[in-house]
Amino acid sequence: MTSASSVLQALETRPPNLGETAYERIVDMMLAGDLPAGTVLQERKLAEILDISRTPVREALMRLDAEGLVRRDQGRTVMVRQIYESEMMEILQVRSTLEAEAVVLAVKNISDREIEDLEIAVSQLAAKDSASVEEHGSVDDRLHGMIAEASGNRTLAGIIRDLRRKTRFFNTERLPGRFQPGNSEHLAILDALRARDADAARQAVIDHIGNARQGIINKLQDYGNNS
Amino acid sequence: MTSASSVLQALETRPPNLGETAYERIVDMMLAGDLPAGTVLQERKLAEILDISRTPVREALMRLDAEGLVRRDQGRTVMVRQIYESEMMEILQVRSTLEAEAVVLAVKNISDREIEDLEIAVSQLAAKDSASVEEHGSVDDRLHGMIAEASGNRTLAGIIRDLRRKTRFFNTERLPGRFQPGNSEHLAILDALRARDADAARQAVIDHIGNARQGIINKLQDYGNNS
DNA sequence: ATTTGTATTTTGGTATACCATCACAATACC
DNA sequence: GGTATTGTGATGGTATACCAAAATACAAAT
Repeated sequence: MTSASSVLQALETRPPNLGETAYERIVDMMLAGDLPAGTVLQERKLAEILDISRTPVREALMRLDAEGLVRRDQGRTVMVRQIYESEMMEILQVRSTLEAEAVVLAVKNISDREIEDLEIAVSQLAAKDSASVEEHGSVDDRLHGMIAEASGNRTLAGIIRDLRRKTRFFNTERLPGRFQPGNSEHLAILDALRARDADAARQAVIDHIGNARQGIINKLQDYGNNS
Repeated sequence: MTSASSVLQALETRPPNLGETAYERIVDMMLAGDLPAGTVLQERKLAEILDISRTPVREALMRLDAEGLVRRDQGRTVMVRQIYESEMMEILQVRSTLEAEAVVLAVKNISDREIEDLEIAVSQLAAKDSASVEEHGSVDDRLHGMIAEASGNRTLAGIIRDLRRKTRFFNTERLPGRFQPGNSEHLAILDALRARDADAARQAVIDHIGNARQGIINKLQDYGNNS
């Protein structure tokens, strides 16, 4: 309950400092497709672009480095990392393990109210003809985040959150044809939670992430085909 | 193979900078028992103690914060975190899940040579009447680290490494009576690996971590008893 | 004696100056 | 013409100066 809100509150009520905002702006630029993988990030240039001094820029770059979104080459130059599909597969494998564990724990903790809210959100999304990437991502975030937190294990929830964040950088160009199946898979997870069926919930999560994994493999195979 | 050495090499060949050394020295102070939980870490004072400027100290504190070893209170003061036993239980739960996964993968990858080396190290340790905390910790590190890396999943290995690091801060005062059982549990894991028996290896890891967990619970119950 | 208002100190956040190192280019030498 | 060498500019690492907010101390007033 308070575990989730307290973390968010702490981040939001804290007066925003330039290091934090610099970090967010750089992440936004990465997600927007500016700063493609391989781009060298120079402290002075970034500072000028963001119209701040080097100090908070350095802070942001160190955070990005710690999170693995950026890489220090030869100890000096910082460049935007390529998230290879092999790493994506690694992450999904770990996520599958951890989120399966989380949902089993969540079965005992999550409230009917939370399940209901999520079902409404997913259904509304599914009813739409076309869902924007943001809408879909937002619902996806809520569902996976809620389950992770409902596990009651903050450490677990934190790791899952970090991994999901990293995942997002790979999905800039979204996977075609994954919207509707994604929705039905989400509903399957929610159904299992509502029924308080731990085994079914675990399997639904594993299937869901496995399908996402397969979607990526398919996309990569179709590379030279269309588009 | 190279996955482990390359990471270490990158860290070691890189000319050491003050931020890195400051971080290490602060960690050492925490492990040594100076800087007990609750200690407020002030940038200027730490800078004076370490005889460097505030800049690298800030860098170190930010890293410690990101790793959860230190906590920013009210957004300003930084203090050494208390690792509560509840958090320790959380970490062990996640470690059990992840290391079980890792060892199953390791069964297919780890070399006989690696298994043999570890068995020798564990046996030598077991043969000693009294093993120092450092010796035991070193062998423990090697075993768990080797298995994590032999999983072939770097992301997985990295998360396990971070969690184990965090664990260490709780163990400053070691658990009595956990040395010999720890050794035999280690040998059980190695036996299963040698036999390439994934199920047995998984169970041995789960038992091992479960026993560590039980050891902590026992220790906490015995609190007012002896000592 | 308690409260309240103000001055002073302390602290983290930010900007900037300085330095050693490195990449690269211009130049000198063979 | 090609290679070695030296010079120059750019970059990250570090130190430090400065500021605003917060804490603390202190004094005056009730």
